[in-house]
Amino acid sequence: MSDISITNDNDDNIELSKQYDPAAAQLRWGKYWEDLQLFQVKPNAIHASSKGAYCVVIPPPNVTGALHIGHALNNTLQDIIIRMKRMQGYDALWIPGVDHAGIATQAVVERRLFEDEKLTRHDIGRDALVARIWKWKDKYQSRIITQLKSMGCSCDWSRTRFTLDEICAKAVRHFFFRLFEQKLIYRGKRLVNWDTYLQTAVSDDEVFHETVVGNFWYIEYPVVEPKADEPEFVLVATTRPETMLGDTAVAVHPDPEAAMDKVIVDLAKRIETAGEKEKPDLQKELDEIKKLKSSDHIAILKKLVQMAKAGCRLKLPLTDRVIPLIVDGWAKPEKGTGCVKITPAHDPNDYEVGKRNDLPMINILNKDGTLNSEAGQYADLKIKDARAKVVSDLEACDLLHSVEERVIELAHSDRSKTPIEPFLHDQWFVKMESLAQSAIDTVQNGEVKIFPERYKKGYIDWLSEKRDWPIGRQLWWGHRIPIWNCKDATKNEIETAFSNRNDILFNWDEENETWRICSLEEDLPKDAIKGRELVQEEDVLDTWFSSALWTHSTLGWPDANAELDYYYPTGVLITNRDILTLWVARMVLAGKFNTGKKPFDEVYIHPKILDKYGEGMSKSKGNGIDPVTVIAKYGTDALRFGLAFSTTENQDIRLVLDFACPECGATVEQTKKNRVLPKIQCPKCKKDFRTQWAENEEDKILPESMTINERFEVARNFCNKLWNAARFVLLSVGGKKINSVTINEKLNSGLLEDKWILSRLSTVTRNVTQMLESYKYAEAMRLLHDFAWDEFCSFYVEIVKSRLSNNEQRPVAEAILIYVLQVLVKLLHPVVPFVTEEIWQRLRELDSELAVSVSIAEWAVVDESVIDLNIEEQFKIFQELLRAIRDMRASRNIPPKEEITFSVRCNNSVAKLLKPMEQYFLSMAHAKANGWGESVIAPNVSATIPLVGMDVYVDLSGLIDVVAEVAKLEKEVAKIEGFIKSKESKLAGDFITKAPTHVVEKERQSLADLKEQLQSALNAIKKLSDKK
RNA sequence: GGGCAAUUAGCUCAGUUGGUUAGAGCGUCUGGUUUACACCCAGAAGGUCAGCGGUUCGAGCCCGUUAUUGCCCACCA
Repeated sequence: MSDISITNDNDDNIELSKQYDPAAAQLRWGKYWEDLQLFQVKPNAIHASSKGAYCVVIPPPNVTGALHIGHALNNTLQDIIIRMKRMQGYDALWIPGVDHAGIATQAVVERRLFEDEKLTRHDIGRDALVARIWKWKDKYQSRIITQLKSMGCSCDWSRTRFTLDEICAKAVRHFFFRLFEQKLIYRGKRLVNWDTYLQTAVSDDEVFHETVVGNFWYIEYPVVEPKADEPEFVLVATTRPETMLGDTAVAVHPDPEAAMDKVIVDLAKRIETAGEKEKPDLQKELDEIKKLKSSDHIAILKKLVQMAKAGCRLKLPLTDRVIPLIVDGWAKPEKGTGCVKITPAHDPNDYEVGKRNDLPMINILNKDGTLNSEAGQYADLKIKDARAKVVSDLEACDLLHSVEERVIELAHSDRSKTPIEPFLHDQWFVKMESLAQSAIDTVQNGEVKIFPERYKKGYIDWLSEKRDWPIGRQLWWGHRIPIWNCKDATKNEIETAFSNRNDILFNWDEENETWRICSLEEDLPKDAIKGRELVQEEDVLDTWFSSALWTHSTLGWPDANAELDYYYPTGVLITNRDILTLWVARMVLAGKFNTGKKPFDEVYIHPKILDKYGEGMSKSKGNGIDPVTVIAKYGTDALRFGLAFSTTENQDIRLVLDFACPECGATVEQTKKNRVLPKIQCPKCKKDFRTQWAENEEDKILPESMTINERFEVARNFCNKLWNAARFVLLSVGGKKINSVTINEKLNSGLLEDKWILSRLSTVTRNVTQMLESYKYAEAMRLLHDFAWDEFCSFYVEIVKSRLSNNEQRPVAEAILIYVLQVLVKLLHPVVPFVTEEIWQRLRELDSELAVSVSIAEWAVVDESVIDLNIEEQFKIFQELLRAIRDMRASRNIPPKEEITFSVRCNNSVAKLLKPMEQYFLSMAHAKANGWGESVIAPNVSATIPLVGMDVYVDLSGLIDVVAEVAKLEKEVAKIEGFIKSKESKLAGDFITKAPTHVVEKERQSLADLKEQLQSALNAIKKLSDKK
């Protein structure tokens, strides 16, 4: 603790550096908080005196890598709330943790494995791969926690959770078991994006589309029976001819004419309401369909419908297979040839068609992307080669009708950059009907509130689709599905083994002819059924399946415990908008399902951070940013304040970032080109520096670039301003002991400026609290920034300087300075924790009764009795007057050191108000007052400033340029006359009868004031003109 | 294709329920080392609130429309 005491210089002078040093403060106070365990909630500690519980769970960052600036935003916003709640007296608990992020983490480790050792996961096997991922996880978890600490996050680190740890695993098994028990889990097929290179399924967001020029092949399928006269072929079109090897039918719409008419009507309707821009395209589309309809197209399709109903069968070219022609609504008469080939195993729509029509499903692909034995002579060929061979073979047997060139969007895997192959895979699903409905209701009835409210719609729309949730993933990294299969056991054997156990459920899966056994135990032994073998499911659960439980699994669910009762439901969930559905919605339904209670009271969706071009940040664009580089340049407090200051209701945060050369400090503009480079040469000093992308050793030893950004600079300057205001106060007080009792005694001076600052402080306290409680961060920051800078520093501190030199006035001034500083520091602490703690500890030197840390100090309480809007208005007169005099000095080029004399014509109550403040005009504007009141008249040679309700005369004998002065006044007259004219015309119209009285009154008063000002200006001109 | 936003000073952004003459920071210009702070102080210039139309006594704000930009979701024989 010795390192936190203030070094005493020779006398009373406390040594305080002129610039706030963020690095030192971060180190010192981060450790101090941790040593005192200020953010650690003791097990089962429920304070009788507290306001109750307030809990926040962190959106667990993925262990794929280090945190980026988006995390900095997300966590700053959470920390602000939790720190405020803690100070307000809640038992505030912020639970940290990380997410195992199934596919992303496995992919990153697999890629590293291949790059470093040229090994694939199949070379090392499941256990070895999982062991490696755990190592990776350990490394990044500790890195992430370190980063969170460096951002000042006040989490209870002793409760750090991981979505794959034993506590979460238990919750996952219980959730699954309960779903299984209620028959909400079933098995179905789902199309997966198969990466044939990495041999894994990838999620939709890991797929990118690339426009490539492909072909549209028209293929003839010969009719084999019944042998009708015509037609001899059914024509189908496809961009993927090789998939025909998996075809099990060709479909035609049951009523092509009606279907087409409907398309035409719909399209015509849309053209009516469409914007001018899209009309031509739609019209073109409509014309083409009409043209098609007027051809013999419909007649052919109708004929095919008849044939299909008559049991028509087709020969699948290049194979021995004979497939049916069927009728199904999926076939769209207006598309392609009007007939569609059905490949149930490789297309989700075709899969549905296949199920409806009881078609076989033939998978023609191996996992490595080659064709399997179902493809007959094409087996073992790669897709690309198979396609070429299929096309040429079709050509050879004269079944290729024609080929068109066509631009297609081809899906590629983001991981391997190879084309994605869609194929159907058996999958476990959760039935969403009732679960989704409960989550809809919870938000619909206001039980859970979403901020900003507009996101409610997206949430409800997504859930309303009630699409079943595919929960299996063909991965090794994750919670393994707690299902064991046994094909050969008899019902009797199963019952003997399990019917007396309430932690085991089982049922017979008719379709797959196997027993499905679900266990709450972590593992069922292979021989749990005597003489039979149990085989566990290979797949793991979707990552969201475990993150959906995060709010209650982290609190120990399913075990009943006091902490779960106390802290659940949690307070607010703060996250970004792209996981509102995937994560937030699922948390609501899982929370409701598991606990019967909502998981949180409120959801706050924060803005997205964009780059200088207004585009989202991503690894592939290279426009991401490591918060460490911001902290290095500006400090943590500036990072946090800058982010919070930018967090508005409906605007994303654009960060205009540039590099700062670490060698010479020059600004290097960040461009789309240079931001992806590992190193950059400074154009000024010609030395190289590294960026965050440096990978090889040679680059890594270069000095690292820093990040330049205006917002963070503004924030850093503000922290420094606060620091210096504190420095001024502390230096002024000079180590005298001042405790809260003496402060309270002195808060009743009766002076305008004292009443003003205390009134403003209370107003700001109230408003900031309200704003933060409704997640209006930018507004709260603006209030604090403006109060601290423009009111406390620019006015109160400046005013009080002259009082400090007077021994009689000094004690009250000091007491108020200390008091305002204390409150300001408390209000700012949630946002800028380090600088405020640094100041707080020095305030504690003066008052030992203060809390050991500002982070547990009592939140400022609004004292309504000192809020006096009248006082605030009166002080504005002082401010306006001071500004007018300063402006006058500047515009007349009066040297700063030259004292001027002024007098003010105003009503006597204003005079009474301002007279005691004469000394401040002297100290703040070097202007000496020489008379106040109604009887004041202008000196002979003076500049006049006509203000509302008063005139300021500045005696300028010897200084004034009469001609220029008259010109200035004439300009002023013209301006005032302009306003008068517009107001007079306003008051002459319907305005006076239709606008509310108080608005009209206000306008009338304003007009009267303007007329008075005009008269003053005219008088002044006259007086000066007489002097000429 | 569906939905949600945004467009305000050279730049980055505020702007509450429609109500005097639309605000701030940065940058620019003028002046300044004063009992904290040059990461500072005092002051100034700078705007057809994207375009068009409407409602209203009154529109940056409400309605319609066009343009541009971004984000989310869905789909593509």
